[in-house]
Amino acid sequence: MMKLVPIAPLDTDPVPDLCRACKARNRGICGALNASQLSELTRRAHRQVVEPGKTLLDAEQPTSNYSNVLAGVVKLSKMLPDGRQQIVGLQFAPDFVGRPFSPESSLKAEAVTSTVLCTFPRQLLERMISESPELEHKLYLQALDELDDARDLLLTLGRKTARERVATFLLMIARHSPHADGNDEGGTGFELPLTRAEIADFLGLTIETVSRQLTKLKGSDVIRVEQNRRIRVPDMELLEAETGD
Amino acid sequence: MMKLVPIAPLDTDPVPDLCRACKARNRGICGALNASQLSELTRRAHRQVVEPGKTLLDAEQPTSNYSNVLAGVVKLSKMLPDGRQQIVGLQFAPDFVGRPFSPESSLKAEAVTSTVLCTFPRQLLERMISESPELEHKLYLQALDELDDARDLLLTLGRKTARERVATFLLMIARHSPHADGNDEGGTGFELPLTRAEIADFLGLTIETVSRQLTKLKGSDVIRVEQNRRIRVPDMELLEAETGD
DNA sequence: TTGCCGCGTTGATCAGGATCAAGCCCCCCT
DNA sequence: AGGGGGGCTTGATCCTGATCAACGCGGCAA
Repeated sequence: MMKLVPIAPLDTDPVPDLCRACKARNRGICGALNASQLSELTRRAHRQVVEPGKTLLDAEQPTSNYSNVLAGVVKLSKMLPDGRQQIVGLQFAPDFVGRPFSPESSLKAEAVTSTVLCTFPRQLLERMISESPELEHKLYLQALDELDDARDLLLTLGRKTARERVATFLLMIARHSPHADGNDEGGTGFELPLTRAEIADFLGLTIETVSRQLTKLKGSDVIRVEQNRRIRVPDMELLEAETGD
Repeated sequence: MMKLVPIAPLDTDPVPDLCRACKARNRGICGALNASQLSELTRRAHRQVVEPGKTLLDAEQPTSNYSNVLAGVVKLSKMLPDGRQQIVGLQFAPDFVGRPFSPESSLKAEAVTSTVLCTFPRQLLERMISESPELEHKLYLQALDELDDARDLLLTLGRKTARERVATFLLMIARHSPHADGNDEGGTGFELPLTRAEIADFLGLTIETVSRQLTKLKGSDVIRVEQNRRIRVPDMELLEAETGD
């Protein structure tokens, strides 16, 4: 079930406003907007809470909306005609999701977890970009970061073993985890936002291989699996040593 | 042996000037510069002809120069500590090579073929970016294109078979070939800019597998191997059908 | 001429991960 | 309580691509 609520104007919003938080922390696209742009965005954007599986962008049909991730995780994936699938990127708050200057994006964006989004019309964004070099600069920086991420993943898919891939993935999630608890009860704990099937699609493996490698990492005392989705890493350096880099 | 010659001022250059051609065709970074920026770039940039293997950017040492590819092919690669290597991108003319806003790039850029470059100081570029939104826009567009390329390659590495990978690669090269001759003597012919080892590093395969798959594609009459590096594709649609997408 | 080296091919064998198959656990629905 | 489905694990077997090894070819230097 998806909720669509206009984002309250900045000055009058009675509840903690994620978008304002974004602006204050200079994150997301809001961070790059001037007062009048921000007020226009605030009027025309919607705060959206979507459940896992909800599609934000689709390679097939043109989408007229872009989003900023305010909380949660979004996956970007590509599919072959015969159904084989590859996740080519994960977006965390406060990433921007969209492909400016191109009518259709060739990839699908889908909520992985329950996700809070700030959604706005594509054309509004593109107009704002043309008005605001600072906004474009911000988006450029994010694109460069995504490029770095994609290329790291290329190295992982092209040259790492299954065990190294899984370790690399766990490390990445650990580093993105907001509340990766410190060293209470030994080590760092975090929640996996993806199912095993999604991890497999991200790492270019099968679900069985992912499962087996997790079991083996557990056997080597690199990780503990507290629940299916809850992982604990007693010693982060041990995990890093498993990534191959 | 590398040659370093200042780029001649636009109006006085007696020989065909690749940089001017760039500007005229609105390609490369020159296409986005105003007259005074262009003249400064012309003064401070160097036209460089480098041989295969020459390193332009290195993950290890900080480089103070960026380049535009004017002719030839440049590979971007990442390496694991144990020596495993992955090519994460290929740059063709008139691509920009460099990673603005980040002191070191985590990847290595190396000439694949004999290559003509327009090379200029990193700091000059970054200053020009700050002065010229149009330049940044151009670079942003290239970054988005590179991101699309990287994600296509992710799908290839994560989910395609060896045969599909090789076919995908051949198709990509065919499409980038400037003088892919039409249908004289049947089909399209082109030159592979990469060695078998480089193709393997690009596709996440071994050299032997690449060789075998080429042999098999030849056996299926999808390609003809005229010399080691010279390929002919009798029917492009047959090749496309082999790529998996 | 000889020898060597870089590049590519081909063959034989190996092994890592895919595939096929079964079963567990948990939750939800009836 | 029963049934079903999604998510996950584990076992057995298969197969694609890696590895190991040998060889051909062409260029080049001694």
